[in-house]
Parts: sequence; structure tokens; C-alpha cells
Amino acid sequence: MTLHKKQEILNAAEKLFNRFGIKKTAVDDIALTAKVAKGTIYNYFGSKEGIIKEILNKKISLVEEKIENSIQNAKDPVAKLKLTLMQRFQIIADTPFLSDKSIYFDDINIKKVLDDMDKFAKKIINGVLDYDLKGKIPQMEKIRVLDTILYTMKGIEEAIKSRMGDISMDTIEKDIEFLIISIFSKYNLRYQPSA
Amino acid sequence: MTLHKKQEILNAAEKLFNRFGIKKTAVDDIALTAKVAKGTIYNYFGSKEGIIKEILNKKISLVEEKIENSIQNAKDPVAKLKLTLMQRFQIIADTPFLSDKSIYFDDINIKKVLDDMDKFAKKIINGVLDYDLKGKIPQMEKIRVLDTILYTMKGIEEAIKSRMGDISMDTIEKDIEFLIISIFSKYNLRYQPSA
Amino acid sequence: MTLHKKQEILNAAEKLFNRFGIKKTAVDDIALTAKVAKGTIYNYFGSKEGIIKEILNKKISLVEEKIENSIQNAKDPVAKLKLTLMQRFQIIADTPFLSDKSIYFDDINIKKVLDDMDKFAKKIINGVLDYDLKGKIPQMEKIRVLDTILYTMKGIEEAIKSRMGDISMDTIEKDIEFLIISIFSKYNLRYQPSA
Amino acid sequence: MTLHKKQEILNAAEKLFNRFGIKKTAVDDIALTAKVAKGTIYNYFGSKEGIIKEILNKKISLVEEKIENSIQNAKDPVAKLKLTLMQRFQIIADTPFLSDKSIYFDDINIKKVLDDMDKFAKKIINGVLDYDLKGKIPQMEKIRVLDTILYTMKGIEEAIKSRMGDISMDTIEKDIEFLIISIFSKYNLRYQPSA
DNA sequence: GATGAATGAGTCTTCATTCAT
DNA sequence: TATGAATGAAGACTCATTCAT
Repeated sequence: MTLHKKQEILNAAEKLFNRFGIKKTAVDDIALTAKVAKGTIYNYFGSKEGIIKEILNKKISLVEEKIENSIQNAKDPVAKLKLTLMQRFQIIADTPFLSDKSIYFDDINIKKVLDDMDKFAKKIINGVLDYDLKGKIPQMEKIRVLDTILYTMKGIEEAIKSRMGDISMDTIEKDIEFLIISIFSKYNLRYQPSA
Repeated sequence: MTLHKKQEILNAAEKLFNRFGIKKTAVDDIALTAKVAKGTIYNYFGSKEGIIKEILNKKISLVEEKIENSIQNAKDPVAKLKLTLMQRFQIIADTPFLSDKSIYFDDINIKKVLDDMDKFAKKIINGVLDYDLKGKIPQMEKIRVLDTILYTMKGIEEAIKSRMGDISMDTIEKDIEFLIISIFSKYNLRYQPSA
Repeated sequence: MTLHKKQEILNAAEKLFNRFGIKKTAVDDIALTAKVAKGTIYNYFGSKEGIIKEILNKKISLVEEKIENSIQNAKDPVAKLKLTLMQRFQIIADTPFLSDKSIYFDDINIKKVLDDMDKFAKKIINGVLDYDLKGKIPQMEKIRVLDTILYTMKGIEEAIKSRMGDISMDTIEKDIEFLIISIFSKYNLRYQPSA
Repeated sequence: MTLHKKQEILNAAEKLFNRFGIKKTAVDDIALTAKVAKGTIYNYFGSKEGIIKEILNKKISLVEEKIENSIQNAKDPVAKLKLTLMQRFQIIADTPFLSDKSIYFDDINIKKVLDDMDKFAKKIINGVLDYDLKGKIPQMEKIRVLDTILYTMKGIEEAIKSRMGDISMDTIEKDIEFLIISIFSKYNLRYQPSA
């Protein structure tokens, strides 16, 4: 019963944050949507920021978990990279309010949380480049390859966020495949499309 | 004298938006910084949103103008693309508040204004691909090339905005050069680095 | 076991009221400190005010009892007066929250409770003046003597409350001795310091 | 016009503070009573505490000014002391909310302000004892005399505050006269009642 | 045009009290 | 009896906007 209410609140909050942005979503609105008294929200989360933090933390755990699973099931480096990015994209597509930086201005911790998500992606991609492609990319250029992939990833995420729903995951998948193949072709790395 | 005041207001607003974000900048602060009465601001701009719109429109004109100039002075396609993107990056670096969509999330007009900036970049890049590289990239893949460049552009812009000042324009230039060469190499397009 | 819980609650409440004041002490805090559920508090006392009332009533009984004991053991009028006042001072010093009338300002019952304490002191002192000093103070001035002692008593109590702990009971004892002697000297009443 | 509104607010606030206490007086109530928008109050005073501070400061200036004037017009030491105290009593009688310490808990400055009022009284009374009664009271006992007067003063003030209006200034005047004469009589100081 | 005092709807947060288990 | 999750009225404060001068 308890978990139920807490979850209702989180669901309502996420839905409203996504639709109207964090600032425009009043705690009253969340209470109304979750069919819960305002006080209950404060019992569970202490503050509006508390709600945001909890949602963010759950998102992060979710991405990390999904990405780690993907990696293990993927056969080749290209598939690994593609899946890593696609998992992030899916989360981003489901959570437009992640672009709503308005609140985080004061609270470094929350900004850090988002940075952590990026660091995690960087670590994974770096791992692929280091481990799966050991020696195939000149050391000097590795960092450039990494940056380019990360930039494109962020760019796609921006597009997802701003065009909310207008971009199909299919197109995105083709796009990142194209990017990776382009880069790899520079180093004569062959690529077998994964199922 | 009148134009002078209007400009003072715009300058103050942009400065404060960049430093503190749109939401945290009160109209009072703008009035104070511009050494103007609050009423005067409303005489000129009608609303806080009016100020933002005007600043954005000026930015757009500025980017478009700069990009069009760049294009004319550039010799080869790579240089054209590079300059196009670098002009945007410079604007973005100078105007961090452009990332501050938070408050006006639901205001289509302002969102549109930002989209316009993107459409213009798209048009320019598309022009380069169509005109300068006519036939060298398979028609089917052209859209993919375009998307990839645009995504990376947005990703770099995100990085510029969030790491405010920690990324040198030099590094960025190298990164986009790398991206373009990677893609072009797929089509056996040679590249002579421009001065 | 039941009485035990009730007492725990009273102890916790008094401790917290004294340390943080009535307003700043939430019923939650009392429950936490007493290791009891909030509901239990309401079962016993009905309201926050109920707790306060009960504590106050106990205090009053305590002062009255102590004062009555003092009186019986004291030899001379001066000692009686001194002990009467000192007993009150001790209670006041131990119960700083008694000064915290702020919230219940309009609740006559609680105000009355405090007034009762004063009336009791008045009765005792009056008794001393009437009985022990029968005839030695002109009837017309008796009320003035009484008031003066009461006022000084209240003033010392204020000092105790506001300087919490900075005034030694020793100094206070000397002060009231001085006052009583001053007044008595006006009527040529001799005084032998009691042990 | 401006001063008018500010003064309305101060008047409304003081009236409500006195009648209902600081805590129970909502800023909305002040706005309503002053026939002013809530925002106006915040324009002038910044916070609820700001209102309190301003009222207190005005009271203090008022007491100090009145006391200093009294002193100059008084002939003998007894009159000086009496007038000093009576001025305070008048202010206290007019400003019952001065006893409402609920707010000051956090903010040392406001508590200090009240202490300052006491220090001022102490300074004045001390001055009378030192200057007007030079040598007539044994140095060792001077501090006791001072304390006793101050305690009685505080006690009377308490009585004024808690019995709001039930005590006539006439009675009080007689009481302090009695106290001072009692103490002085101990030192064989003669007293001529002042007009 | 310019001014800035005045406005009040909108926010977040607190906490005494209730009540189903 | 005991519990503590749930409640919602009440309160302080912000700030974009208006308008009389």
C-alpha cells in the first residue's frame, strides 16, 4: 500500500515534468494527479527537489543496468556501441524532462547525476574501443573517435528531446550505424550487420 | 536616445540571462542593470518573453549573416562545412542562455525560433552536399550524411553549453574535421586541409 | 506499562519544549523522543495543547507543594518569604519553556494556569505579611509591600528566563534578601539571617 | 503618498501583533488591515521579520528619546528614576507584543534589540546612582540597589504585559515610589515628593 | 516616453490532527 | 491500545505585469 502511493507520486511527477517541465509543474499538480494529499508527497520526498532526485536516480540505475545487459549480449563492437547508445536514446525519449536544467542550477549534485550518466557511457564506449578494437585504431586518434561518438550521441539526444517523438528509433539506429561504419571504414575495419 | 535605452535593455538582459539563466533573472534585475525603469522595459518589449524573443531573433540574424559570409569565402566543401559549424559554435559559446529552454518550454514561438536556426544550418549543409559534392555521395545516403553532421553539431553545442568554456575552439575544430574526413573517406573524397 | 508511556511522553515534551520552545517542537519530535507513535500521544492528550496543559498543571502542583513545605520549616517571616520565592525561582530555572507564551496567547485556560501560580505566591506572601507581621506594617501600605515583592519576584524570574543559567541562585538569594530587608527596615523590623 | 502606505502597514502590523501575537498574525492579515497588497509589504520590508525589526527600532528610539527628555526635566534623583521607569512602562503598556518572543529565537539581532533597551535603562539608573547619589550608597551595595530596581522594573513590565490594561499607571507610579523610598530609607536619604 | 509603486496569483513548505489497521 | 500513513489548511515569499503620475 505504501509503495503504491509512493509510486503513484513518482509516476504523476514524471508525467507532468515531461509534459510541462519541472518549473511549471507545481507540487499541487502532482498531488492532484497522483490523487494524494500534498502532505503525503512531503512525507515521502521532503521537497520538490527530492522527487526529482529520486526519479533521476532511478533513471540512471535503469540506463546503467540496461546498457550493461546489452553489452553482454552483443557479438561485435559495432553492435555493442549501437546498443549502448540505443539504450540511452530510449530512456531520453521516454524522459523528456531530463533536458529541463532549470532546477539544477543551485544544486550541483543533480547536475553531477546527469554528468555521471555521460561518464558511464564514455566508460563503456572507451572499453569497446580499448578491448574489442585493441590496436586497430591509432592511439592518437582514439580520443577523437571517442569524442565524435559521444558528440553525436548527445546531438541525437538533443534532437530526440526537442522534437519529442517526431524521430523514429529506427531512423536513429540507422544513423548511428552509419556513423560507426564511417569511422571504422577509415581504419579498414569490417563490419557484419548484427541481427 | 530612445534606441540607446532599448539597446541597454537588450544588453543587460543578455548578460544576465547568460550569467544566471532566464528564470533567475527578474525583470527588476534587468531594469537595474540597464539603469532604466521597469516600466520602460514593458514599453519596449511588452513582456519578459518579448525581450527573449528579440534577443533570439537578433542572434539568428547574426548567425545567418556570418554563415553566409563564411560560405562565400571558403574554397572547398570541407572548409565550407567547417566554417558553417564553427560560426554556430562561436555563437553558442557566447550565448549560454540559449540552452535555457526551461521556462518557455510550451511556447511554440520561441521553440520555433531555435528550430529555425537549425533549419538554416541544415539548408546550408544540404547545399554543400548537393552543390559542391554533386553526385559524389549516393543520393540514398545523403540524408544520413546530413543527419550525422547535424547531430554531431548539436552534440558539440551541448558540450559547449554544459562545460562552458572548458572546451577550446581548437579542439572542436579538430573534432569536426575528423568527422567530415571520416565520412568523406567512405566515399573516397580527398581532402586538402585549408589554411 | 500504560502509565510508563504517558510519562515518557511528558518527559520528552518537557525536555523539547525547554530546549527548542513550544512552537518549534513538533508533535512528531515528541513522539520520536518518547519512542512512541504519534497516535499514542493523541490518545493520551487529545492535542498538543493537552500536553502543555498537563505539564503546566504538574508544575503548579509541584511549586505549591514545595512552597507549602518550605513555609512550615521556616522560622521567621524573612525566611518564609525567601524560601517561597526561591522555590519558584528554582522551578522557573528548571523550566524555561514557561516563558513561551507566544502560541497560546489567546487561550485563556493556559494563561489562567500561569496566573494561578502567581495567585498562589500572592496568597502565601500575603499570609506571611498578615500572620507573621501582624500589625507591624500599616494596613494601608501592606498592599504596596506585597506588590513590590511580587513585582521583584516576577522581574527576577524574567531575568532567569532570559539569561538562562547566567544568574546564580546565590546572587538571587542575596538580591531578594536585600529587597526584603530594605522594605522591613522602613518599618524598623529587625532581621536575623537564617542559616 | 509613499510614507503613507508604509505607515499604514506599520500601524496595521503593530495593532495586529499586539492583539493576536506575532505568530498568529499572518502577513495576509496585515495586508488586509492596511488595505494594501501583500507584495507592497514585501517591497517595503522584505520579510515579516523586517516589519518587526522596524517597529522595534522605532520603539527603542522612542523610549530612549523620552527617557532622556525626562531626565533633564527632573529635579531630584527619585524623580529621575521614577520618570525613567514610567516612560518604559508607558511604552510597554502600549506595545504588548514586545513580550512575544516566539520569533526572536533564531535571530539574535532582535533579541539584542530588546537587550539594548534594558542596557539603556541600566545605564540611566546607574548614572543616577553614581552622579546624583554620589557616595550616599556604599559602593558594595550599589550593584544590589541597581539590580533590585531593575528586577522590579522588569516585574512590573511583566505584570503590565500579562494583565494588559488592568493595572493603572497611577498604581504603578505609587509602587515604584514606594520601592525607591524603601531602598533610600535604608541609607537615610530623604525624599521630597516631586509634583 | 519614462517612472517605479502597487498588485496578487502562484509557489513551496510545515505540522497538528485524523483514522484505518 | 498502539500505530504511523495520510491529510490539507495555513503561511511566508516571489515576481511578471499594470498604471497613475
